[in-house]
Amino acid sequence: MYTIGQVAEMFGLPASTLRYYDKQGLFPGLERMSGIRRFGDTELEALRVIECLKKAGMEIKDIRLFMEWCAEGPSTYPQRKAMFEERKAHMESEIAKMNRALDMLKFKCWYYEQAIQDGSEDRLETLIPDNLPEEIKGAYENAHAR
Amino acid sequence: MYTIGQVAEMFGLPASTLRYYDKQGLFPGLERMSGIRRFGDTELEALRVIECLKKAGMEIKDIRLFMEWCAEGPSTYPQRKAMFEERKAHMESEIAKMNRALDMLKFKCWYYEQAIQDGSEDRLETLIPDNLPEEIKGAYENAHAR
DNA sequence: GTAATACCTAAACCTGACTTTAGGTCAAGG
DNA sequence: CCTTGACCTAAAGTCAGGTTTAGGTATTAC
Repeated sequence: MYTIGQVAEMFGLPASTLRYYDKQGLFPGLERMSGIRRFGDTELEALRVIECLKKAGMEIKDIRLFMEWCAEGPSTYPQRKAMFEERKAHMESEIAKMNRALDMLKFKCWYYEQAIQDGSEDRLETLIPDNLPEEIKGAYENAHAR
Repeated sequence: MYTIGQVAEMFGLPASTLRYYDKQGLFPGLERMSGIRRFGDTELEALRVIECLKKAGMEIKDIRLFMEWCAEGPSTYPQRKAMFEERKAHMESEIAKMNRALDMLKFKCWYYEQAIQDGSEDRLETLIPDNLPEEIKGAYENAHAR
């Protein structure tokens, strides 16, 4: 069992954030000893899941819903699974979009590299979009695909 | 040349957002005809870059800086390149984190699939962390790495 | 001529996710 | 005793990134 300060330390979060999460209902079964929060394995695992779901773009109120389902027992397995499936799909599409943005960044890095060497963008303008060298063609096309 | 409404339509954004971007200085050379904004190729390309940089986690005020550099001419190529390089590195690490979160989601999907079949989490608890089947072991380990 | 559109502005408002503030309890150390 | 440090609460404040509102102009459609 850990105090709020220890958990804050372990996860690299301010204690105020953990109090905020608690207030938002993200630790439904959190124990207290004479007023003081006692974090157990359940809460540590909850925090790991919270970090994951936040990275997956979920809002606090939806994460609370999940935590409530966990507290409710086996009858909510289907809802929990559905929520994760939905998030998984969402996240796969987010990662795909980010990879396209990344290709745009790669292209821009190459572009400015050339521009610096040339001293202007004049030659580059003649290359876009059909005369790009092989090395960067893929990134350019992926970045501009739709 | 396009009106704000046409651009809004093209990019699937509300016109209010385009006005907001303009107010934030994201279109430094934007023309007007008797008060009405006229978006040209420069602004359309700027918008594509804005969408990319936003996805890369950049704030409006930093995007403005980039747009100002573009308006300043060739002397700012090095700054622009450095900004893209920095964003590229940031984004690569973000994508890596998201892939770890995604592996957590994959694991949870599998987990609840099993829990639904079993009717409880009892058997699953005996499998974690050392007796997981090959199919899901990788995702579990990647999700819990650190 | 008047009504519907599409544009304009400044300024107020909204949302999510925290963070800060102000004030209070309690245990241990000097 | 009394100060220090770790905990507690409710409530107010902050920030980014928009969105909405209220009021105005200009063009086109009937």
